[in-house]
Amino acid sequence: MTGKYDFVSIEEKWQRHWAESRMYYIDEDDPRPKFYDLCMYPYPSGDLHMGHVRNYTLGDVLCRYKTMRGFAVLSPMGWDSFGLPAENAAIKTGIHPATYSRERIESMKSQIRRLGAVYDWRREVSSFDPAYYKWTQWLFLKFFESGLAYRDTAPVNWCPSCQTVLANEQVQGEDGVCERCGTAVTKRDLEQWFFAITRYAQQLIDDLEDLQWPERVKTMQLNWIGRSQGCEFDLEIPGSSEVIRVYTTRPDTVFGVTYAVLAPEHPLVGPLVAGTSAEADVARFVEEVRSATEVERLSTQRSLDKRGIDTGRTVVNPANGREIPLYIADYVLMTYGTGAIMAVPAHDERDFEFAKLHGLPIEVVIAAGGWSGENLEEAFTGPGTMVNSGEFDGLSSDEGKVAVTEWFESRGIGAAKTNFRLRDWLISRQRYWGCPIPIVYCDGCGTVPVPEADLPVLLPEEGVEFKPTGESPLADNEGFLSTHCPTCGGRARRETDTMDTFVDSSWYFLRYCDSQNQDEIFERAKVDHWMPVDQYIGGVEHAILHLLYARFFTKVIADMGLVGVREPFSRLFTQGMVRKDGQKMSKSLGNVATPTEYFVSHGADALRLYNLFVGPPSDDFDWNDRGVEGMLRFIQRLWRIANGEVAELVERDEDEADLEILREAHRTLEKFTADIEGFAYNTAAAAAMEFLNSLYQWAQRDQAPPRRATFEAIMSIFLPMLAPMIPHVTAEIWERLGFDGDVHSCPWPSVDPDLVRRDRVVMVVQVKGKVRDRIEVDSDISEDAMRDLALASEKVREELGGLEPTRVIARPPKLVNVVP
RNA sequence: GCGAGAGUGGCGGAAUUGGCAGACGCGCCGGCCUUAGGAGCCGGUGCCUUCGGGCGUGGGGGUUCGAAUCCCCCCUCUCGCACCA
Repeated sequence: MTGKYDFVSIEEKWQRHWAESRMYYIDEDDPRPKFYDLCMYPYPSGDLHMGHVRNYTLGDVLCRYKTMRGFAVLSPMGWDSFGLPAENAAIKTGIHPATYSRERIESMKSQIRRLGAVYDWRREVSSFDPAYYKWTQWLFLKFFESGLAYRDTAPVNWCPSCQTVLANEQVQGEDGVCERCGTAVTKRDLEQWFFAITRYAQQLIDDLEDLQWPERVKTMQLNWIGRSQGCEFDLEIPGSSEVIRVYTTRPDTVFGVTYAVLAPEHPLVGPLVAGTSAEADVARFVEEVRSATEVERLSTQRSLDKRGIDTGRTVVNPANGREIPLYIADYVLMTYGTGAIMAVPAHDERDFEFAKLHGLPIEVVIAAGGWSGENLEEAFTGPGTMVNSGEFDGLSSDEGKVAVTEWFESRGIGAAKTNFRLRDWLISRQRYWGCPIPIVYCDGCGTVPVPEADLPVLLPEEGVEFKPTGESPLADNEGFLSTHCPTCGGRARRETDTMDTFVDSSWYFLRYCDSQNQDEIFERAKVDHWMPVDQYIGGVEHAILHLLYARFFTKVIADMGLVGVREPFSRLFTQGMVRKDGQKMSKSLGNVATPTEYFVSHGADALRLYNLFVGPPSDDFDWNDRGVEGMLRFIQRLWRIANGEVAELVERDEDEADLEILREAHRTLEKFTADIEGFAYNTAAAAAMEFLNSLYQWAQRDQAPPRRATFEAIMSIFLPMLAPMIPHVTAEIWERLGFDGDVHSCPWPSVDPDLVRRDRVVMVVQVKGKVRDRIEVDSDISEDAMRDLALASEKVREELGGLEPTRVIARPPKLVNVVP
């Protein structure tokens, strides 16, 4: 074998081979056990970045490894191709989003190919393709039929820069800013489409348990859904037939309620103050709160300046019958619970703060251990014993919660209640580049779903003004807007909002199973064959957005009887971020390392290996050019020794050194395999490097030139072992050495247990925990023999200075510790 | 504030049923080869040292024959959530 390691042409050659041989195209009738390996499909920005490289390298190593292990691996790829960047580019450059997206998809696809990642490209999906979004719309109709898609007016998050509404999940950070552009989000009352994800809140919690996901992601979802258990009950209003229903998690503190609070948006605010002296002040206060941005409203929380106003009305504490004042305050949210609370200053920090500020009474009803009737310096929020609570005195908080709830139930004024922090998913977007919502509004028939036969509702490609106006650009397109009512045939207009792109990505993994199906969303048998995804790989930034929505969709689709699984992703792996100079890579910081440069300067194999070697895949890492160079060095060392440039191979009998290097090869394989199974690619690669170093020692030793048979035996396991990580160079060497077939078609090499076993090991001799000697011993040495050897050691005798050891601890065969 | 995770050489990182700290790579130092070396090969590289050894895993205590690893207190950093009653 001769020739220079020309990685550019070698990599191109094998990439062509994988494409033409279709060896990673896979079908349901494949007799091998299935493995669904999936990377989160990318937004086609046009340029592959290092985060993609990391993601797809991890996915590709797994695909190739599992294939060698005898699985039929389904590994598809596609495009999350609706969304704002394409539309923003259109606003700037005038290029149509569809044209823009198609170009970028082609560009990214070729870059992914140059990474050496292999996919079943027949299954490619693209969310902006009508053949795909037809079925997104179809799902919307199914949701609508079952009442899971509904329209409602609600105060919603509005991004003034993107000129669209946002889901709660898309409002981030302590200031409440837009996930995309970082602009402070405001509130608006708009009629919008929602998906009723809250109906699945409990299931989304329950089914989390069995998933093999990072604990941290599970915890984030659990916190986001935010289940709490408590009690709802009515407060009577003297002089009114209305009652105010409140929610609390602390019914045990109900005797300490000294006032009640309504959210400013609460529907009873107006009626209760109408015609009273407080009416004008209350109206002014409510207006002030409502016009405030989220930032302003939150900033008042910071200072704990709880803004509120007395309504002049009262309510009755149902526990003790006392009349207490009714306030309106902006620390009570209309969107949680009932939008009204009972306030217990003694046992709630916020109520305590508010009571202090407004001079309201603070009455202790839960006694902490050691409390003897003094006033509180701060709210006591822990559990304790009920006091000043009539017949309930002496009960613990836990007992009290149950007892008070039952008491309210028996009086018909309340009941136990579970609440969730999670709110329904707002999916309307006032933008063009998204999936049209298949709904028609008819003056006579109202809100009418577009019949299935009329799908897809196509996005018009002509005559659209993209400039954001706060209304969907589709509203200006007469050809799109005006239509006929599917029910009565009369004039009607279309819904002009489009769907959140997270809707598109909530089911793409199902479509991959049967992506070319023209007649139905997918064939159930095919989906049931491949699902669930056995390994899902992607960034942790999707921990609550995409991953929660996809779980919700899967459950709904299962309830429709379309699939058998209720959870889409059995195992999840979240990779760390790639940084540079301690910061996030970004164009504005000018610290972007571009993959395409490295395909030319170091090769895809070196780039892949660097990503795998640099640290645990779940950790962030800092990009370092020197590191990639080291990987190229390793690959070139492999190339040279295989190429016969290090030493010439000879035919000769096997000696002890030959046997030893073969043993080491098997030990390396054993460790490498275990590491790869545990996603510990960094230590797997390190073991391979260590072995190559030994191989160089063996090949260059003075005693004898390298033996051909040994070398070939080693390469026949070393090359397949490395094939998933550095697929091009291993394929090329395999071919050049004249081995049979393709290295990627090899079964995973097996470890020879006889070669791995060690007969002799180095025993460490410690005195008082410090290493004093090392002695080579048989690996099946007994404790007694170890003890005798240790005590006979010169070094140990010196250290003991003639004293008898008090204790000798032997841990065969590796360690013995002598205690003087 | 609440929740989760992390702190190991000049750098990235190894080592977890408690058992040789620093594998592997980068960088650095030296040697060989060479007309030359920003190539390659070989060797060295935690700190201190009177060359015997001593000290070392954010800091302080503890358990243990033995602790990077387990327990307690403290410090620092990262991520997520943040009036959810």
